[in-house]
Amino acid sequence: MLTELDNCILGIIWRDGPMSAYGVRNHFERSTTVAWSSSTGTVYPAIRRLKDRDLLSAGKRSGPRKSQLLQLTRAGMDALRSWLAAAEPELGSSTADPIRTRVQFLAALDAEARARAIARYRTVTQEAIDTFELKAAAQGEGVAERLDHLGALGALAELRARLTWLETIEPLLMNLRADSAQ
Amino acid sequence: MLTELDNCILGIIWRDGPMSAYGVRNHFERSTTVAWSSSTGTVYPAIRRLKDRDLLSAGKRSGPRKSQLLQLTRAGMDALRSWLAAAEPELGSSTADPIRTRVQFLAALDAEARARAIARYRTVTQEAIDTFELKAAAQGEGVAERLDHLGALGALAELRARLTWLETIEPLLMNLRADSAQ
DNA sequence: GGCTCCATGTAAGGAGTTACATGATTCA
DNA sequence: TGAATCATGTAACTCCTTACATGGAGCC
Repeated sequence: MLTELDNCILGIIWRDGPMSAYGVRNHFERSTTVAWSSSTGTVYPAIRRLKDRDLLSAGKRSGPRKSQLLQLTRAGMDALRSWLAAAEPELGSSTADPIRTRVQFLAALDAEARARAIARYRTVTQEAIDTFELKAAAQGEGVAERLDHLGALGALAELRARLTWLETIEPLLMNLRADSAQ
Repeated sequence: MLTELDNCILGIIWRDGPMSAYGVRNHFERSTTVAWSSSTGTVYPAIRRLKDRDLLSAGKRSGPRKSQLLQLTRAGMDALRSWLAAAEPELGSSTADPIRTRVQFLAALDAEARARAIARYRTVTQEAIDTFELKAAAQGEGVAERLDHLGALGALAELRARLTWLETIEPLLMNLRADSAQ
């Protein structure tokens, strides 16, 4: 079984053309939409695994710095396609939102600290929204750019929903007393 | 540094009262809002770590089956509170949504498979919405129940935003040609 | 007495993170 | 010629997962 990271790497190499392991790493580093770190200890071993499974092939070294350009094999393309097509029910279940997780326990803070925490959650959410609004404003022509744009729109939709939710529940949270807990 | 799981365990034990490791495990198993598996290999070692750090203390065995009831130490309560209060900027960045990840590469599918995939994404999202609507409908009286309810509302908000986004981008996705990629 | 829960773990394996290591190339 | 960047990795560590293991308590 391939991990999400493995499949994501296949997707990036398919979408943005043959690139080196270094290029994939940079892609992760620049990207605001992917969930993984761009650490070499993550990317290089993953690419090694994909090569071992014959999902990626390394062409000749080329470019000014002689990097090894990776591309999908036929099996790699098949793997990418079946990953896209297969959507298990778990895929739909909501993702792990660290703010939502924290909110479940916010009554552990006294009123003052609680208000500060909620304000902080709203601030960091708003900041993320600002970032993605900039990204979403940049429209490109190519397929890769447009797909990227759609992803940014999705991230924005999620973040805005979270902010609205935070604003809605703030008065309810402030009304809670931590009386039933220890 | 405590992981999200560690802190979440502290939160559960604080919120739902002293409970055994088995109780924590069951909580994860029943919960639809937490992101972790309920496997014993996850919960028991985590609790062991928390006990080693003196964030959890195990009282006498009690109850009919003589389970060890865990509760937060003073340091555990402090840890929980500082976790809730400290919200790093990364907290705001959008979470890893597997559907959004896949959408970024959907042009790798031909029109027919792509339409099927999008329909599937919508279906699994809708199913998750149905689940959380049931959960959100159940209103409780205690603090724990109300916090749970707020969490369900947050999950619902996120899922609905995702569904709306999918519906919005569907025509745009279908118009994309996979021409610029290999 | 056997079946089902309750209750608590351990073992093996894989994956991600941080930090470290190394060499080549470009450019000021 | 030295600094920055390109480019590719390895090592140690922690955590999570699946699967396996064990024993007691209640019930029919």
